Amino acid sequence: MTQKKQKVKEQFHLFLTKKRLKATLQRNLILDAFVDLDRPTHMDELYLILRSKHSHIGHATVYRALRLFAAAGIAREFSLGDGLTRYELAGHGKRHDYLVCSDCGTVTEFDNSSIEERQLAVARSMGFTVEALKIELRGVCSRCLTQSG
Amino acid sequence: MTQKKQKVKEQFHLFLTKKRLKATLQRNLILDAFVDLDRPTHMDELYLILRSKHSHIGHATVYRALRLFAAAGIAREFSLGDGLTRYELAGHGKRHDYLVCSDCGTVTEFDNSSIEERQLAVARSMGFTVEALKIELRGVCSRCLTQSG
DNA sequence: AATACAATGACATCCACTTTCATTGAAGAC
DNA sequence: GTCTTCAATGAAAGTGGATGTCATTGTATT
Ligand SMILES: [Mn+2]
Ligand SMILES: [Mn+2]
Ligand SMILES: [Zn+2]
Ligand SMILES: [Zn+2]
Repeated sequence: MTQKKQKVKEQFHLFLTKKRLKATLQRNLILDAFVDLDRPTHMDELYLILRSKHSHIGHATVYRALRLFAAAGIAREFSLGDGLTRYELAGHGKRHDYLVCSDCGTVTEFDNSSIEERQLAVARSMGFTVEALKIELRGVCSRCLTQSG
Repeated sequence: MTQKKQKVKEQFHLFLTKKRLKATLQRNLILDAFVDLDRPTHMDELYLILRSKHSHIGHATVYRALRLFAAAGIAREFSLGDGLTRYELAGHGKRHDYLVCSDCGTVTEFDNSSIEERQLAVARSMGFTVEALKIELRGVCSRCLTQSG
């Protein structure tokens, strides 16, 4: 277990204790999956990961857990153009830039406090083909670019 | 009728003719309301405006009309954090910055091709209290700021 | 006019998400 | 360890924005 994971789990249990909420098996499993994935995600992705190992977990429980993580300050809730509610590990400031692959849909974080031109340069250096300038930078990620040609 | 409105209506009718689609009373009413409002909006807002004058319009028709405007290149579809699909008049480039008032929900356009610091300065000069830096700048608009204190 | 077929609108359905509620189970009291 | 309490779970129902269905209406062409 990484240092970061340990810290997050401690923070969560402190929150639960303070609020007189309960540390259930499901909440621990969901938090583990969320921290282990280590990139912005959403309910359905986590649900599939969890179901593959623990087939008894309900989808409502995953939704509720993610909201709880946000309430605990462990996760940050955000949203892109699609209908999905997304979550990422919290605690990295006010800037939230995402590279959204229009091919595979993968969301990559891209925090950079310098100016626009610099943001574009970094995006390109990550193999991202920028199509439009928005908080969500949409394009094709390096993996998809390699696979298709 | 403004120059801009005239042009938009011509563009729409050209599109309809090309595609062998029909210029209906409803489509004209919806386009008028959309252009007259002159700021980013969504189906429900337009529906209320339209129903107040023309009580026989169906909500599905408004949804379909807005999608059609986007297909015609007249409108641009986008989305903010809430569940609503928004539309704005198209034709002002790739940059799309919005000031979203966290109090009244009004969306204001804020297109600026210079760097971040400059964006923040412009936002402030418009009376907007910036809370976080994202494509959607959330804060309080000048109107709400005046009303509350 | 008459015809062809796109558009409308009431209604049903979809999908992400939330709520409900009977049952389960975590944690403090003893 | 057992008891007691009440939060948590999960299956199922509900919600809300958006879209599909289809009988009827309306537009544009002949
Ligand atoms: Mn972020
Ligand atoms: Mn714009
Ligand atoms: Zn990709
Ligand atoms: Zn406001």
